[in-house]
Amino acid sequence: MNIKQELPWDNPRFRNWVAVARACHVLERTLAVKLAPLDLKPAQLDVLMNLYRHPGMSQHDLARKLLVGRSNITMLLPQLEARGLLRREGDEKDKRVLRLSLTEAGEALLMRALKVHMALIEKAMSQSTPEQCDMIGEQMRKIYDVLKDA
Amino acid sequence: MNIKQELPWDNPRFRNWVAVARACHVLERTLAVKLAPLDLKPAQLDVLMNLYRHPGMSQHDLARKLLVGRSNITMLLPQLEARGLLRREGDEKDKRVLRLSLTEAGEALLMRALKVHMALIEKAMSQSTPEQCDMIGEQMRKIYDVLKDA
DNA sequence: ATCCATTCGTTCAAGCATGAACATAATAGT
DNA sequence: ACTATTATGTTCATGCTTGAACGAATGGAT
Repeated sequence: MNIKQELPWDNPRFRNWVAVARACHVLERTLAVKLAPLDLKPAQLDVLMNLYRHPGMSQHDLARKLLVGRSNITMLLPQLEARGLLRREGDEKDKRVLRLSLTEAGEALLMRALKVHMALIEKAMSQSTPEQCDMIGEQMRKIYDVLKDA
Repeated sequence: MNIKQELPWDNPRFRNWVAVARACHVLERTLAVKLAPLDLKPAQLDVLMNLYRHPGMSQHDLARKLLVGRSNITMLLPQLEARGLLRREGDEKDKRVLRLSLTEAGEALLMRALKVHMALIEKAMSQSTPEQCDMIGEQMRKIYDVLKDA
């Protein structure tokens, strides 16, 4: 009847999730350091990546992709726009939405940043076999699906 | 020789890591929502958990455990101390360090918060078999070890 | 004993992210 | 056509986190 027997640290799921969170945390922080020479934050890199893959998306779409609030996007974009990395153009049909796309400079910087990002992820995941890596991704996508509207 | 063949989204390691980051992000945000009724943030829960497991630890030790700066701890603790959740007592031998420990109220609140945290993790990880779960934890610990001093 | 370097905790300014409140534009119901 | 509802983006106040600079305490070297 000891309460300690039910404490989380004895639960494999808990301990293993803590490991996931710590790995995420340290990789995010390392990425921030490695990205500093490009004067780019991880959140800004996420923006560039999404605009590259989905040109013409709206700020609302971008916010949902990044799992952040719309106001966050509003605060984030002007810096990148002022640096000439992206364009914001009003939609003709729906005058509320702004269509986002990368400039040449934006794509160029993205490619340099992706090299950094890829190298870091390669270093981190090189410990795992391809099968393990795929399994991890698969499980994580399940977790996202379970939680995304909870 | 198409540059796109080297783009990250074609790389399994990259795509799978993105899934990890997204799962982490959404779980962290969900935890914040579920913890709101207890007037507790995820970062504060991390503090209580570590003090429960390592009573008497210093602020510096706590900062390293949580992977945050020392100043963050300084900003975080007074709120919890004012709520009577923890104690800060000066060390006799080394007058620089403050020894941290939970109060009764702190432990009580921690137990309630842990129920919430555990339920969320159970929900998230219930999709995985115990073997998969352990493998994930194992790989994540490797990632942490690789990156922790990089 | 006296420096010198190191460690621990604090303070402060800056940058980010958030959510509520708002303005404008589009849409649906009548 | 008219109103009510919804959607997009912005503004603003708040809180969190960080890093640099600081003061106090410790330990080591000479």
